[in-house]
Amino acid sequence: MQEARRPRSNRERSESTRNALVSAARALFVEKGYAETSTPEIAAAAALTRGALYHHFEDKRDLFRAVLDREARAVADKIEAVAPLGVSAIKALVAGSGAYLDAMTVPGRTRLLLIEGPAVLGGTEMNALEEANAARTLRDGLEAAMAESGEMAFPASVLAILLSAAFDRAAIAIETGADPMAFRSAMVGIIERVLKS
Amino acid sequence: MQEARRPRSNRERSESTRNALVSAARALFVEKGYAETSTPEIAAAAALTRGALYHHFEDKRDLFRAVLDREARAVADKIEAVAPLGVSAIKALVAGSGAYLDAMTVPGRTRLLLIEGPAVLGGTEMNALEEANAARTLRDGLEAAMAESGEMAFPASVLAILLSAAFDRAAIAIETGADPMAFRSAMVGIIERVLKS
DNA sequence: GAAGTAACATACAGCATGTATGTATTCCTC
DNA sequence: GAGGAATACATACATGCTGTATGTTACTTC
Repeated sequence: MQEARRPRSNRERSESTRNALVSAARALFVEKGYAETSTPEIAAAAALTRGALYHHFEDKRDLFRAVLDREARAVADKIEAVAPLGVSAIKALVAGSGAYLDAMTVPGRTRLLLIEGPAVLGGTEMNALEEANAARTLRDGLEAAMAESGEMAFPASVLAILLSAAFDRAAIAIETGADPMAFRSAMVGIIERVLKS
Repeated sequence: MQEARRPRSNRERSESTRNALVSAARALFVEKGYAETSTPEIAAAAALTRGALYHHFEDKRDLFRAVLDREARAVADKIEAVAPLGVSAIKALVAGSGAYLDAMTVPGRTRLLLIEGPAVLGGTEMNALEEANAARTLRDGLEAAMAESGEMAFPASVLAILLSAAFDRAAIAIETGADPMAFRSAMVGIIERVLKS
């Protein structure tokens, strides 16, 4: 029996090994946390060597960032996918909120994005990640809803930051085993009460 | 010139070096983060050796926990100090909220308690820390305020978790340079709107 | 004041990170 | 399509950190 070794383009090879590394890293980061996961472990889990890892990523932190990028993009996609057309701004906001909490139920996601991320990458880089994704969506939604209801009790930017924190904590609570409906309806209730005078 | 070497009791010695280690560690953890701070660095900053560190603490993580313990206790003390007597529950809640945000302006405190803490110690241990301190106070305050106003739109335990997250994020924003008053009044506004039907 | 214990300091083993170097494919160019 | 450049990896190495084991000095207790 002969080894079939069809040649693969460099691009294919790179993409494939990058994916293998990011996937293996994600699993280990979720299971043991960033600090307790070693690069030999990641390479072994991906059936590669550390050489490949350090060829494709600057360092361990850079690999972690790649994991988070993928994760944040997945969340943003889910939210955009439910963006309803032609309904009231508040309804759109509520729909988006549900989509966010749904997206965050993917196992490990809260740990990666909400716990390890801020500690490993720092606030600046994490803000950049969120700004490009969920944070901006939320702020825009709030601005629209506030304009619609005429009420502008607080600056939308401040409210977006505070509500986003509550969403994050709700996602953590839900993944930790709390009753999802309790937190979902509480978030909706808070938004309604804050927006309507 | 002769070295004055009055003998110190073992208890004095221990307390003194423990304090020196915790203080040195706090400064370095705040400046560079937990992972980037080495135990040789900490020992040197405290004018001691790693031997002393590992004599008084099980490991680096244990030392970090000691730092957080001190920090959380300081916050809890500040909050209890302003607990007003004989005013409405909502007013007490607002006073406590202000005290919390005040307490969190001590440099480095948000990083230690809100960023590094959850990542290093994990949710379980951090919950234990908070439960003994700010979290319980907030939940009790909410329960009292809800009972007072007759309105029980949400379970107090859920609301406490979500509001606490908003407070934390407000503290982070303020330390990062955001306008303190904007966040303080937003938090008060949210609480009022959520509690009053 | 002598034995015992606590408070450190020093020395060591193991492991992880990042880099430097080596090798095998793929790509590009003439 | 051949030879060189560049890319994709693997291997080897230097450095530094963590935790432990062992040694020494200061206090405590009887």
